[in-house]
Amino acid sequence: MSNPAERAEKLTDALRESGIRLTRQRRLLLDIVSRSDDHPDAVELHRRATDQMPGISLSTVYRTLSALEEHGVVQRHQFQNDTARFEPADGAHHDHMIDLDSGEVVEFHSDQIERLQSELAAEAGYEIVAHRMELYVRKIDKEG
Amino acid sequence: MSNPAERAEKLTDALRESGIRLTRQRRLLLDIVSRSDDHPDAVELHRRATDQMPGISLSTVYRTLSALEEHGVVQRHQFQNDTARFEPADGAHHDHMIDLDSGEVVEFHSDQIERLQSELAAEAGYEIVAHRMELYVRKIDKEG
DNA sequence: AACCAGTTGCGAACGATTTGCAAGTACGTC
DNA sequence: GACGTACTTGCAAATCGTTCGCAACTGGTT
Repeated sequence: MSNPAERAEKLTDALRESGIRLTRQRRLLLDIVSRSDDHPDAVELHRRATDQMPGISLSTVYRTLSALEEHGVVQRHQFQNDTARFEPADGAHHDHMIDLDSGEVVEFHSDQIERLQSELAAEAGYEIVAHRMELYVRKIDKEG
Repeated sequence: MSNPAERAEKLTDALRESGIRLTRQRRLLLDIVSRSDDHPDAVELHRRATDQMPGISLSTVYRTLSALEEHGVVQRHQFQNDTARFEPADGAHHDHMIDLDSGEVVEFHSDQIERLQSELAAEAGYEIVAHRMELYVRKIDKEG
């Protein structure tokens, strides 16, 4: 865990080490993604990037996000009936609850569930390579 | 639980009651889906349907699957980086393990996990409307 | 300052799925 | 059993998020 500034810096360092070329576009997007905590999609990130770099293209945003994902500094999530959303990948693993009314995404984690998942996989003769768990939820006692 | 024939019949009855018009195409697809236990996608279902009804169109397959889904007799799953896959919806709720090597889909269920999910949602002030849990797995001690 | 492989912006391509429309059909009514 | 009409179909075109080809550009190394 770290604040957005540290976070962006750490990620930049990680990238520099990995040999990826650091263009203005990549620096900008890295900065924007690492400061975001709302799981934006590519179009939203493009919108935010455009404020600071008017000519940046959507293709570049997509390509950069893929590159950042490959380098492990960004994570991509494909929620139900929705565009791909992105978040910085520096924190601990977690899953998501998606508020069906507001679209808001809440992160959560349960060691207990993960343990059970591994046990179930093992029983079936498998080991887990990756998993995905999403809860599509609605506020209890919602007032309009 | 039921064998494929009973299963298809039950589903047909359910549909008749719900007022949906039973065309040849729908009957055929209903039959094919309810006999399938391998989570086929729309194109595969279209391929299978074509054997018995050469002119059936892919649009009809898509439209029919949506209709059957709306009527609760078919379930759609969108696994990672893949086309939508379908299965009959007459059994009990379950989740999926996807074998990354073979593409095979294994069904599983855990009351314990579901209980934990509900608790976690409740703690955050939410109730679960739907959820999705997928384990992307690989065989343990796989021999080539 | 020069080099050049990696990157960008643009527009076109992609692939799964949906849609508009004219022709066809299920099924309640006579 | 034929009729009428709203619902369905097949076809082709549209959609939409995302990827790709390509010529122009640029990090970062020499």
